[in-house]
Amino acid sequence: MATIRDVARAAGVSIATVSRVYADSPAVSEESTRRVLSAGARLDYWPNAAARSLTTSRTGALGVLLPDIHGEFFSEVIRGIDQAACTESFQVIVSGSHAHADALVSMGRSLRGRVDGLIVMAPDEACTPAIAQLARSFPIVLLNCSASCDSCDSISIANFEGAHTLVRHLLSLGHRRIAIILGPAGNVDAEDRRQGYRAALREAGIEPDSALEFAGDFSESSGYVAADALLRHASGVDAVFATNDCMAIGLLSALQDRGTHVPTDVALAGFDDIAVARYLNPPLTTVRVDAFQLGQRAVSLWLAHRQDRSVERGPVREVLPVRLVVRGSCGWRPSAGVGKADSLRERAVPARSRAGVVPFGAAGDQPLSSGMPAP
Amino acid sequence: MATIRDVARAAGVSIATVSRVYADSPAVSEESTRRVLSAGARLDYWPNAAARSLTTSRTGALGVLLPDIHGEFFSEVIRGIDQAACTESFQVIVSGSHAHADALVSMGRSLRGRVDGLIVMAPDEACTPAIAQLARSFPIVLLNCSASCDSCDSISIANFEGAHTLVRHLLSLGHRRIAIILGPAGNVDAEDRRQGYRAALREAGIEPDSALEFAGDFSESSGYVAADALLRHASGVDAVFATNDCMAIGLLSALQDRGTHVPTDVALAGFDDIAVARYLNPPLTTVRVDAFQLGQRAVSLWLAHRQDRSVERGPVREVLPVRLVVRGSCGWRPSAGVGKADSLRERAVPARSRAGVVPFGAAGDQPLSSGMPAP
DNA sequence: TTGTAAGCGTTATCAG
DNA sequence: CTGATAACGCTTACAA
Repeated sequence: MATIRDVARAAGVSIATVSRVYADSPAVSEESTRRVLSAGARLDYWPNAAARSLTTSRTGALGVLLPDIHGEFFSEVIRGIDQAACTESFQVIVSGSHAHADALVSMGRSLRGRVDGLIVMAPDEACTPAIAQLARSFPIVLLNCSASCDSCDSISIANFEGAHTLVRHLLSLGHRRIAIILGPAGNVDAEDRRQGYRAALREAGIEPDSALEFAGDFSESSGYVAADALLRHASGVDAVFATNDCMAIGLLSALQDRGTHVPTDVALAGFDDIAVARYLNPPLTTVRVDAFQLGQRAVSLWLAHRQDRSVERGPVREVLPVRLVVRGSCGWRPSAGVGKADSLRERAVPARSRAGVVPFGAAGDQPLSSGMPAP
Repeated sequence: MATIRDVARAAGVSIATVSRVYADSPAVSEESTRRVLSAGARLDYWPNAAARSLTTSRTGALGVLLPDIHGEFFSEVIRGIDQAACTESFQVIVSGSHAHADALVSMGRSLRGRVDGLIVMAPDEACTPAIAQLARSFPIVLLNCSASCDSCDSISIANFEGAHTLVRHLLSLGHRRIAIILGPAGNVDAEDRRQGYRAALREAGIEPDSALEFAGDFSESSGYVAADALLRHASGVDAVFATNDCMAIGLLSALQDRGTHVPTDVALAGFDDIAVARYLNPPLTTVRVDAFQLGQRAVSLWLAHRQDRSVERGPVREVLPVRLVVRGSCGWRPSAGVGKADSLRERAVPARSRAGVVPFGAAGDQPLSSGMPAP
């Protein structure tokens, strides 16, 4: 592999000049530039990133630490990060499977000298000290983390508001006994959604009944399992709020297996609006989280942070808004609806059947995949 | 940030000793090791990756170039890559959006000194020269690429076999006039699927009719649009093979909007078995591609390649097998089935309703998300 | 077992 | 505008 010296020799200039040319430094004569570029192209030369970052102490890369890169949600987050990083000419180094605090720290270590900063997602509260440790070595943006570290910017989802809005919607449809399937213990998203649920009930004059709060862990199977407990307890439950869509899907399967009809016998709602949600039968009413944007914003936050690193300022905490998506699983029908600013209703007859071309005319719906999809 | 010199000073040893300790070099006394480690921990030291890779000319990182990281398929590929790389202590640098040959080359350039090799996915034939160029700088594994470069190992999907098996299945159900929705022009996956389709027809004594081959580009909307052409041409089409699931979904929507019932009026099948497929109504018969494993195998191939770099050998070409997944969209019913070794049938009454706990007892079905799913 | 010193491929400083 | 040359932080012969 050709080095800067080879090019310098071939072009008949010094290595400094070659360096200047490849750094777009202004003070190089046209003649030199031409000769360097020509020699560089001939030798297939390009500056070595490691050497460059050793002297500049900038890497042009951004590390991303995730607990697990399973499922659509994470894939969208990564896509958002990559897209935003790419437009700023940053490379992205991803790493999944960092549920443990130890893994988090050792991963961060091995990234030293390799990235200019980190975007960390660690929904488990146990990771807080690990993150604090990492924050001493890198500028960090926390993505939807329970850990709130003093020096870190963070971005999170409007979990409370989303759950609150969703439950109010259920109430507006006349549901009274509303159960909830909880997320994993210690998960801050899950907890915030629970709080939103409780708050909405209280505002409606209903005291939250802990007997209506069922265990879950965000997995599809936990939703399936919850059905038994739910039906055992069935004394008049008229709606269920599963704190994420995966559990809603599991629950839906279980209910159908047991001959319980949704939404006639019981209404069902989820959270996240993953791609499958609108294909379920009935289509799932849920809360849309724009995971792509979440990733994008995390990068923006990080870039902003490093811009005014000098300026002394408190940590920025951004909250990504969410949106209620009303579909059929809660019994809502066009004629029966109650006006609601922040809700998005998909028409019973989707716009596509009229437009004839646009498959996802129903406002807010996105195709499963755009651009070049899976082969 | 502490350097090796700081640690050496604090531990009262030379930098060489510190280096040896952090490289797990054997010839260091216990006493020195202890002091170095203690000083290192106190100073929060860890070797700088850039400096290290500059001297060793190894980076411990693997670059991944994808055309677009949209959709479940790619997310699973990345997950497979990350998982496999992680167990071998390799970092993964991903980069999406490289449809153009130019972007591919410039991306590869900027990765120089940053990665030890590349996994490249570029389904467009126009990228072949760009890949050849990259291959001069890096050991490369081609992922499902049209470009077959002499010096590159590659892994791809059994597109031909999958399509062939699927169409045979359709034939076995009595379908005769079988249409196909094609993928993007120049996409090798799409083309291979078409060939598999044609071959199966010919073997059944049916001459492929190009009037039954409809344009598409793997996007959901192209599937939707194809419905019109299809119905216009409807002279007895009894089955449609959409060359990927996204198009099948679009097509299904369109057919339902037009009052055409699947599978009664027309059978429908897809390719990929993305997560949504089994939630459609009717559940989609399709061909399962294990994207996770595809990613894993790509890494294995790459690791093997770099192991015996010295050994002279031709390029390894691996093909990932696929599997027919029979659901309801083609009119198959348990009683009517014809025995078939490589087909996987999901029971009309899923196993879960019997097991009572396992949500996806139906063999081969996977949950949407395991582990820690989307919040 | 340990230390010294020569790189690794760049960039940055400072004269010319 | 250009060219020496000293870092950057680490590994690795080679010596001791």
